[in-house]
Amino acid sequence: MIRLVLADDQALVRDGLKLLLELEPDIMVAGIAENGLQALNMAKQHKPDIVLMDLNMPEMNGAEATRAILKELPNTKILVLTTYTTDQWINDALNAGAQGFLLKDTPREDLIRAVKGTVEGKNFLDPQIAGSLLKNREQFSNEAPSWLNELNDRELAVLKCLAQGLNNQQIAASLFLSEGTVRNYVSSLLAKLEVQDRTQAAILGVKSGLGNSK
Amino acid sequence: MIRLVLADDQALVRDGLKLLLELEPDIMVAGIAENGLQALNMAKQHKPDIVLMDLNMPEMNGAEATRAILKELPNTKILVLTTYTTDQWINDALNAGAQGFLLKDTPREDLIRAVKGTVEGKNFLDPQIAGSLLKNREQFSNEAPSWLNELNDRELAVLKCLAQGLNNQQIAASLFLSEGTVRNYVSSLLAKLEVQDRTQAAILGVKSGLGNSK
DNA sequence: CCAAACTGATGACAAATGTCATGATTCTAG
DNA sequence: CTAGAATCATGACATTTGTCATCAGTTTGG
Repeated sequence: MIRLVLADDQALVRDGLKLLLELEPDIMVAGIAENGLQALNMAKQHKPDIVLMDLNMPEMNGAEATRAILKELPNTKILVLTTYTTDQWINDALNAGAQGFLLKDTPREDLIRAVKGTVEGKNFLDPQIAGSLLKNREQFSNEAPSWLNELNDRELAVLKCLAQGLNNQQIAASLFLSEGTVRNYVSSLLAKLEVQDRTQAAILGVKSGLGNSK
Repeated sequence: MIRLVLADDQALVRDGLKLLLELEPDIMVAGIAENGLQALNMAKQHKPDIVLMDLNMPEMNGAEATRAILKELPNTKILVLTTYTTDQWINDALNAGAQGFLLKDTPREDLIRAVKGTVEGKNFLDPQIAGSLLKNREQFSNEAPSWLNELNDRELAVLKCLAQGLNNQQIAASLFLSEGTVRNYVSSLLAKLEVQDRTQAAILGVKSGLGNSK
C-alpha cells in the first residue's frame, strides 16, 4: 500500500486527483495540502512514501517545500506535477531533489504508473520537460573525453587535483612529488589537452566529471 | 507519414519491431540495418525522420552511429532502444546527441507514442535511465550560488570569462578594459568568492552554470 | 644485454597572475 | 554643492605558472 500526500493550491485539481488516485486499490491519499507549508507539515505528520507536489503554490512554493521535506525525510519521493513546461521553478525543484516531473495533462494510467514507479526508485520525466535536462547535460559533460586515454596515471591524478582548484604546491604535497615535477606534469598535461593554462585544464576536468571523486 | 530507419543486430528484434511499427498507419519503415555502419548508410540514403537505434551492434555501435548520422543529417531524430539500463554506451549515445532512450521491454503503445513524440521534438527517457541523468545533474548545478548577489556587473562578467578559460588579456579585449583593470576585478572577485586563485573561481563559475551562455 | 619508455627531479627563465597604493572621472544622494 | 560611491586606470612588486634542457634511476620489450 502506497501512502501519498497531495499538494496543490487549486481545489478542483486537489479533489480530482484524490478521486483519480483512490480508484487505485493500493494507493492511499494520506493527506491533502493547499500550499507548500501545509505539504511540509503533512509530510512530517504522515511520513508518506511519496508526495505529489504542485510547483506554483502560495506560502511556500513546490521547490522550497521539496527541499524542506527532503531535509527532514530524505527517503520520501517527490513527484512534481506542473502545468507548464516553461515553469521557472522546474529548475529549482530539480535542484531541490525531486525524483520525477509530470505535466498535469498526463493521462490517469500514466500518472498511476509514475506514482508506483517513483516509489520504486525510478525517475519519470515528462518528455516535454526532459529536453531541458538533456540540453543542460550537453553543457557540462564533454562529448568525447578522448584525451582521458592519452593521459597516463600521473597526469590524470594531476588533472583531478587541478579540477579541485589546487595549486602546484598543494598538488605536490598531495601526490608526494616535488613542486617542480608537478610543474612538468602540468605542462605535459596542457599540451595533451591542447589548452593554454591550468584554468582551462581545470574547466575541462570539471566538465568531464573529475574533481568530484577523490 | 513518419519515415523511420530501424537498426538492430538481432534478426528477431528487427522483424518484430518492423511488424509492430507497421501496424501503425502513419509510420513507414523505410530501411532496416543490422549494424551501425548500415544504419548510417540507410540514413544517408533514405533521410528518415527518425532512427530507432540499438546500442550494442557490431561494425559500429549505436553511439558512434548516432554521432555519425547527426553529423551528416542534424535534423534526424535518434531514439535509442537498449536492453539494459546499465549499458555503458548509454552515456556515449547521450553525448552523441540521441533525443530519447527506451528499454526494449517498453510496451508497444509507449513505443509508438515515443516515436511520434520524438519526431515532434520531445524527449522520451525511460524512467530507469532518467535517474543517472538526474544524479549527474546534481554534481554540477550548485544549489545556492549565494555569492551571485554580492558580485557587481563587472565582476560577474569577468567571472563568466574566467569560467570560459580566458586569460586577463583576453578578458580585457572582450570587455574593452585595460588588462590592469581586469586584474583588479579578478582580485576583488577572488576575495568575494573566498577563493585563492582564478582557477578556483573558474571552477565555481563552471559548476554554477556560467561559462556556457555568452 | 640494450635501447626505449617511464618516472621523478633540478635549475633557469619568461610570462602571467594577484595585491596594493593611488589617481582621475562620473554619478548620485544628502 | 559636496561627500562618497562606482568605474576605470597605472605602476610597482612578489608570487605563481609554464617551458625547456638536462639528468638519473627503473622497468620493459626485443
